[in-house]
Amino acid sequence: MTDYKNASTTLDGAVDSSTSSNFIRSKIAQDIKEEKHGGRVHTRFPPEPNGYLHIGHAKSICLNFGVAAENSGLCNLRFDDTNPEKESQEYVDAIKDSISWLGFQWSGDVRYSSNYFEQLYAFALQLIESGKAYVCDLDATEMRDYRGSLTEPGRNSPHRDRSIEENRDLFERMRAGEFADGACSLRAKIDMASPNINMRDPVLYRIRHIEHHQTGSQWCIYPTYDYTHCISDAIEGITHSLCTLEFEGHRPLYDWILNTLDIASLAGASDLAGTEYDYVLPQQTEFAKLKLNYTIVGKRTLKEMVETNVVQGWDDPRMPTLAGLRRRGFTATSIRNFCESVGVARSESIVDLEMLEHAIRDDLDKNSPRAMCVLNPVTVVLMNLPDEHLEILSMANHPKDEEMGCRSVPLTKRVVIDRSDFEEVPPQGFKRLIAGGEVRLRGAYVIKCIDVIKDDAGKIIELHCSVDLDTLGKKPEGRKVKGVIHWVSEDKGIPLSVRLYDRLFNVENPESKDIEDFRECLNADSLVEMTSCIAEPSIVEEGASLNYQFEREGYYCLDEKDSSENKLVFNRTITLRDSW
RNA sequence: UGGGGUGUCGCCAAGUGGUAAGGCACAAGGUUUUGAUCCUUGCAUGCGUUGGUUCGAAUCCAGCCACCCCAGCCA
Repeated sequence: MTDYKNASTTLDGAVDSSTSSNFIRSKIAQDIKEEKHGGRVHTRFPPEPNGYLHIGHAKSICLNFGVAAENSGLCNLRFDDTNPEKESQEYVDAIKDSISWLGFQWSGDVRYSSNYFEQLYAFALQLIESGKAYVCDLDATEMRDYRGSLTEPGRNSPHRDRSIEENRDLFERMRAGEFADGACSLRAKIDMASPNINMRDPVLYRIRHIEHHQTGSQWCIYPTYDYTHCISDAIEGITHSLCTLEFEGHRPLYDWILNTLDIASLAGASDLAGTEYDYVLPQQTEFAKLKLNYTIVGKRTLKEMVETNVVQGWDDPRMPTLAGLRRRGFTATSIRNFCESVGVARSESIVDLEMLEHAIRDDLDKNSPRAMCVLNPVTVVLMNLPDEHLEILSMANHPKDEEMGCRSVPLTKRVVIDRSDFEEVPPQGFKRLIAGGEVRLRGAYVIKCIDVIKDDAGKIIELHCSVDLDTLGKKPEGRKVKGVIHWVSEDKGIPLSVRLYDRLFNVENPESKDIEDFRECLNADSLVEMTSCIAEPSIVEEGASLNYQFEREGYYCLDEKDSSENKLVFNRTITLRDSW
């Protein structure tokens, strides 16, 4: 039961609260004003546990939980588990985990449509008793044939006019397990000539002799989505049933079922029974799904990518799943901000991935401590320093946020810099190290390259540099040194591996109809592993963070799954913006 | 083709009869010991299209065009 007195949906964490208007917020505001549901707002997020949640679900989650929180309302989590064939407990657990991670708390206990199987059955009997449902023996093929087409009306099933007694008897025997899968079904008696195909006597119950992850072998008949969803909403006292556009044509059926049932019995079965509230039927409102360019959010395909090892699991950091984004280093805040920024509307659109990238950079820039990590090292020998030189430099963890404190960074005679920060033949505008040129080691001294040491194959193995010891914390005299590069002490540095991720697909719309197989457009370089990286020691010292901005490189986070004590693995969440 | 939807800047998106918000992207400057961040500026005489109503239309009306959804005992 719902505690209407003491609970309302709340949100922890800082979310951009500059909410803009959208048609759902407007509608809810209007309904509250008119006291349509006694001023209540009660939504629900109703996933089927047949896969992991992805970024598209995040939009729905943020909408449902968000709109409830904004209006001191409630939001339920309900697993729409009416098709046990595709569902599993693993998905139930993963979904709960992702929602909590995103920062939302559902009202009361987790609900399952299967909680209502007994009530759903009783309501089906009610429909039969009022002559509004019948048991049909047509098989799937015949039913399709009788349904007609987009332009032709359907024909009545030969079983449409069975007596109420016969229907009741047959339906009870369906439940008792007397019939094989598919032998018959319970159908609503509506209108086989309706221009809306969803209204041509839709199936309400089908026979499936199969174990259910929640109800075990208790049932062998399972209610369909259309029949279940509206009644579940009604039972839970949902006021606003928000779903995506493809269910638009189902709304007349949603309404038909609830209006055909006896409202008093619906009210009596609902969470509102015994409360001060008048019973008002829930209302379905549809909005456009979230699509992102360069990514696939179709569950079927995501599942196939996992099963065929295109990726390494549902939480592969390249996946658009919440588990994947999380492992990649996306924060819950960034995803919520992103969802707010894309808005909610009824026009179908494909959001630019850069919107998501902006959201994560924005959050991480503010909240990630800085550190230096050299991905592709080349040795720099600081010639005028003694062999045993060890200097501990103090550097700010964040350039703007003093409260983030400082860290110690050791400087030794031998350091490493990234190979790409030295060029023998620099391109126009190159601001890094060149032979005979100067550059600043970030947070340390200005150095000058005096010698380039190569092996027999011509590969650079060392750069010999001199240090201007008068440049710590101040500008060199009489000249400008524009470049600043990051570096790490060669012997004090921590070795680690880094995984550079890029988009999984190399076309804007991998879900487009003219792409037969997603494998055609996979980006071969979506994962590049760098195994010889060296980072400053602060990343493993006490108080170390799980995520950093590796300066001049990007935002990275520890991969807790693949890291061990003697092997550190970091995932690149996102690069820094690069206008060079 | 029957029914149901949607069309506002490169991408999202506000706007509901009073003369086109905002974000992303992009461009140009400035600051900077991260080619980051930050700051400033620019970026739709135009709202799918053609007509109509009106002093006035993205908003109202009519026609046309384009795209999306529906013919599972999936959700």
